[in-house]
Amino acid sequence: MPKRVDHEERRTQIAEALIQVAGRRGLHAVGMRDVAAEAGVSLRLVQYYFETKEKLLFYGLQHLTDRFTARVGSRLAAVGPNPGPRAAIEALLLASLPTDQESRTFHLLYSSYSILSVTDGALAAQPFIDNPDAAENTLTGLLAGAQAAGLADPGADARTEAISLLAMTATMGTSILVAQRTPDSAIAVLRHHLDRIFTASGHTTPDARQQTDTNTCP
Amino acid sequence: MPKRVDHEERRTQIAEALIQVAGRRGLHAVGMRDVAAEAGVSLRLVQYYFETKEKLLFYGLQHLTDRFTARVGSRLAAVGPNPGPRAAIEALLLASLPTDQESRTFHLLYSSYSILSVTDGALAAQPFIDNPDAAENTLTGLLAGAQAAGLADPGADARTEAISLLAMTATMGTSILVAQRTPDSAIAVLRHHLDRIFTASGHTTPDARQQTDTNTCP
DNA sequence: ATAAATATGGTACGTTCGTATCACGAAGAG
DNA sequence: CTCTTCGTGATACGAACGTACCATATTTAT
Repeated sequence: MPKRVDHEERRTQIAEALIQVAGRRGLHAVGMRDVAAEAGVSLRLVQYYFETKEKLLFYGLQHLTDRFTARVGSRLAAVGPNPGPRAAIEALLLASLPTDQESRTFHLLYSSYSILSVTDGALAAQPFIDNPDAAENTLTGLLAGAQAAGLADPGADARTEAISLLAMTATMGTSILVAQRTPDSAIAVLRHHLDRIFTASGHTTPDARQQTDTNTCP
Repeated sequence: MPKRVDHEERRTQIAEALIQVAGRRGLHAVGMRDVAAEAGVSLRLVQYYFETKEKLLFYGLQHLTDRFTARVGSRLAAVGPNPGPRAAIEALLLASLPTDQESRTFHLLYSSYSILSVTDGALAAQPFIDNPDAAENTLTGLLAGAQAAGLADPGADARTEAISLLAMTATMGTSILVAQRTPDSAIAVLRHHLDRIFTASGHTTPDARQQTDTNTCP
């Protein structure tokens, strides 16, 4: 036989090529020949490692989410060994915004896959459907921890706020993608809500809110 | 000549067929033959009224946004002749959620077009890009009006809250579409934020908040 | 050393798609 | 009453796509 190649490594290489070309021309426009050309291999090779286009697309989705999870993790680690909940949440959310080429590609392709899954049952059964739940749970835990530590408004519902933050981040991401909003304005909106959640109570401002209240106390 | 047909009416009929089949099988999967069959006309007719597929898609997008704008308007009118700002905003947001077949189709296709526009320059230049701005401005005005009337928290930034509400609504819509969230839970989250904005001040509760505050007044 | 298995290239096949072409009936204009 | 123009049908064409098939060099196993 020829030089016993690592199949998983080859598949990764081809999947990366898929992501590149799909990020450039759109997921709908990518063909096996494009992927082969981008990866620098023959069409036959793509067929060899992924028997069908559907399998290639599924593997590409898996690879995409894996890479992005790793990216968010490293961003989170970059804010310090044990950051405050607020810093951690901010890092988490901002890492999801499409601010550079890699995150733009991720956001575009993840959205494309999601939309495709609405009308494609086989894709809907793919693993990427539980990733949002994981993010929601992580964020909820972070918020609840901040509340327990007296850093965040104890009256807020952690899960609802987590859902809200993630939802806003997602739409902001798309808005940035279609050049309808700048990353800065998106970040400003997110920070606004973090301020609301994190300064409404806690050690610094137990009654700072009353400065703007029409206070009826004597 | 034959019986002088109304071109605009025919185009509308065909565009509606496009929307139907695209909503069923996905925008990426729709072909001219599918549209023709759905509309009950020949392939040649689709070519006759829209010379090219690109023009058909553009017209379809226009028709889609028109229909949806009308739908939201009628939903808004259905809440009464002059509703309060809160009821109006709630109607506006809830009308955008994909809760029935028509709004599901709209949400799916609008998202598909948006994603397509990222990698298709001609589509990005299409008119649907300013619709979000219009919604944002409308909502901002509604919120500002509520603030002026003393119904909403005067300390909130109307535009930021408008952006946030629309952003959350958009993502919730997609979540409902992919069956990751139920309409009820999405509505609950939106109502939570409306409560936050609308009960923080106003005629009924100038100091109701202090019931939950750690009030430092004597 | 011979055989079996592996990795890779080249290419052909059938289908589908958007578009173009040919053809023809029906109605208003002169 | 032609004649031109408009609406419609059927069909053909070239390209691109996913997939299948055949060939071949190389390496491991016997």
